[in-house]
Amino acid sequence: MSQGDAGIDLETSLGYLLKEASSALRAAMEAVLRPLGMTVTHYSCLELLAQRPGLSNSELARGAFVTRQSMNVLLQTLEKDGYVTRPAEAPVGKALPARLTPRGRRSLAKATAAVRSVELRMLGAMSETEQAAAYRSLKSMIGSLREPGGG
Amino acid sequence: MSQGDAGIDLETSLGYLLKEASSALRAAMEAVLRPLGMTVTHYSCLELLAQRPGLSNSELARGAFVTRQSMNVLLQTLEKDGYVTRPAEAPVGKALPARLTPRGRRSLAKATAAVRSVELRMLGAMSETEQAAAYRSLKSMIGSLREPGGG
DNA sequence: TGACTCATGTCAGCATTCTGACATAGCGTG
DNA sequence: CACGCTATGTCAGAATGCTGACATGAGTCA
Repeated sequence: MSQGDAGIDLETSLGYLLKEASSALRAAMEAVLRPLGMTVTHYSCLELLAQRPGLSNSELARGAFVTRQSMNVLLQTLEKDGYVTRPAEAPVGKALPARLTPRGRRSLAKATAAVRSVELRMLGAMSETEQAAAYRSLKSMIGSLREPGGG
Repeated sequence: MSQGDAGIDLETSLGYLLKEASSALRAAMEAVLRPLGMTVTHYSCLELLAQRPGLSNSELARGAFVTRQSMNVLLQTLEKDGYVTRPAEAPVGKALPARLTPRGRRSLAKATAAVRSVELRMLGAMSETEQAAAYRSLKSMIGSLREPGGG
């Protein structure tokens, strides 16, 4: 290519690689979660609640990287199907703390096993040193992108 | 957490970190592309065409991590607005090779500058060694997830 | 107390993407 | 040539997520 610095070389672009990896991860997760009738966002919500019971709709949304509105729709479905519960009244403010039901916990257990296999597949391809480097790299990227600095 | 191995610790999950980084990258790209009236997929398509002129709809879709159908909708818009051109008849098979118009090239130039600032922000937070490690890590993840091995 | 700011839950409409389906073109095999 | 297989472009409907908007509750400050 005689483009030189006229374009961003996708072959060596960190951003492109990041998107490619993320896309592959999502596809792999969808593949193992589909047999369980669960989507990635669905699973993310349950896993978040398992680790931090009482999270509100907005907090879950931030944790799953979707909007409050999208998470609200999901939560209503999960509530209707008996996977999570929310009090009718907010104990403080407007935030409704959500919690997993026993059914939700059982459903999550299967999903976690499936997702863990994907996670292990990723980790298995790297040495301990490489894993540590991967963590550092990703955290560094997240940190640098968090800063406003865009304009 | 007394959960032990009952769940995937999101704080230390490589997959979660990957999703977080990818989400941050997308948000940063959207932020710099919005003033230019361009979406990430929009930009990806143009950048792909700049580096590899003549790519077909399906090839562009794979490169931008969307379906053929979605890319087709985008391409029709880009064609209508004069950013890309496609022959009316396929020179071979059914694949229609797409190419940037001068207008498309001009539009891309601004977008590339904007996206480059994001890329540099990520790279700037890492040493050369860390950058190399990041490339290796991501490529390793992509490779391991590509393998079917899911079930 | 009152005004202001911020975060939250929720409703409605819109945009984007995906899934499903179909016809067509090339390629290999017999 | 006929057949099956794969890849492609395209249309239509459905699912998913997002933006915009509103009312409510808590904290801050005068």
